[in-house]
Amino acid sequence: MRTETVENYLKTIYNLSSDNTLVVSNQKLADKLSINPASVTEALRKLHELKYVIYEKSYGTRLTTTGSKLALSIVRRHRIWETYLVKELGFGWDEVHEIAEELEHVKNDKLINKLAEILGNPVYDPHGDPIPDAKGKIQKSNFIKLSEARIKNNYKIMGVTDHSTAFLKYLDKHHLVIGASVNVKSIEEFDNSIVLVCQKKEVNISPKAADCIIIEGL
Amino acid sequence: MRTETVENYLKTIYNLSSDNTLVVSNQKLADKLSINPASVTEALRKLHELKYVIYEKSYGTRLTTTGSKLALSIVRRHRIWETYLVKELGFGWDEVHEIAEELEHVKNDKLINKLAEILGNPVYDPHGDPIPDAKGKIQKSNFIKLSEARIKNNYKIMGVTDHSTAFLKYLDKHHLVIGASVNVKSIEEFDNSIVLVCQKKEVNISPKAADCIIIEGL
DNA sequence: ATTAATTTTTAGGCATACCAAAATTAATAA
DNA sequence: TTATTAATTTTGGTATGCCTAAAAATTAAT
Ligand SMILES: [Mn+2]
Ligand SMILES: [Mn+2]
Ligand SMILES: [Mn+2]
Ligand SMILES: [Mn+2]
Repeated sequence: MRTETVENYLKTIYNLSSDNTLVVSNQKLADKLSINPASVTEALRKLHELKYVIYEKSYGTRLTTTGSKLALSIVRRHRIWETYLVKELGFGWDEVHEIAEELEHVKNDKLINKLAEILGNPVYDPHGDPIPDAKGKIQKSNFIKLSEARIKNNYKIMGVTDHSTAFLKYLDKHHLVIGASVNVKSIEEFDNSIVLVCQKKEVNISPKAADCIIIEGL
Repeated sequence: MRTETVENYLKTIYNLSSDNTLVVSNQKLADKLSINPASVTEALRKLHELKYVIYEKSYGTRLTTTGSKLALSIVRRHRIWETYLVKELGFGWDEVHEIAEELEHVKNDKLINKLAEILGNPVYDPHGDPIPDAKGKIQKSNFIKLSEARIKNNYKIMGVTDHSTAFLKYLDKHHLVIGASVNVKSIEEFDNSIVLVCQKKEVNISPKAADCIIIEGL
């Protein structure tokens, strides 16, 4: 089985299992990888044989220790590259995900560790996602989603869970960048949209968008 | 047909045709790509259909204008990455070829042009090979091989045609790096090996090695 | 001009990675 | 509990990209 394909499956299983706590369904994998469910079934059987995952028919899939290590190393490569592209090469946080999807498959530890070193071994990537260290150790945090925020409270934006250019450009427009301080002014009764105050301006955030913004209480 | 495969064929055809002047044989392609000649025949038929090459059965292959442009852009990516790895990331000239073989397939013009800009739009890579500019224009030069050098003359090392770690480390050991000045002290009658003087030390160069060193008269 | 060696092509196969349609299994609602 | 819906798996196919062995064509040597 081709390495790049294996890598994409393992990385996606890792991302969908939120830190290996959940079992991943074929459906979600198929959606995320834009692949037919039938193909996912086949692939999982192979990954099971290769001992990268434990795939229980009609139930779900989780990573083995080996698979988890591999997944973490791909996630590390992806996030280090994203950080390098933003910090050293001047790309916007909305441009780097697609490029990193390709760069993450370049297999050379010395290269990634060199980039990490230049960046000062960063712990978070441009979207606020934690970067595993060379051993696969990952920063734990207890951030919440903006959709779970409470009225009148102050928060700091810590990350996003959607990496699409459209969404990130929208955030840029309203200065909702990582590190920004925001206050939850009100929450609309009828549609749960959130009125935020950021840099003295009011912004209305849809529930869908609020679900993709990660914050920390101040 | 998968892009990475197409890219590797086109790049290799370009390299073997020395600037599109020669027709390339299946044999040489098979050798260079470490692929069975039968597979090369098939691939060339496809590349011909795709109008990337003109493949004349049992005679040879050359690039079309389209194929040539594509090949040049891959060569550019390869050589820019090699230069970046050496100049900005501290890799040795003997370590970068393999990594660039992977990086050259990352398709993002902005990225390559950004790297080129940081490097000051270099015209030669760490092995002395010319780097095509963004439009595919390439520096012409009339360097010769060390194996063609004449006795008593002074030369400057301008490049190498073998990128293997073993060969480059051997050159490093004798200070035969790009830019070094050398004098041809003598040429052995019986085996054509060359006695060079470099940094006041004598080095004996085999004909095979001399064929891989590119020089310019001083 | 033959023969011999080399190169190229053909033929028949194989593994990977995908898909669509049908059949099965599991989950949900009535 | 049964019917309906949704998710999963099976089945049968396709395209890519590679291989070996054998045949054919080309090139080199006698
Ligand atoms: Mn990303
Ligand atoms: Mn990211
Ligand atoms: Mn190279
Ligand atoms: Mn080079």
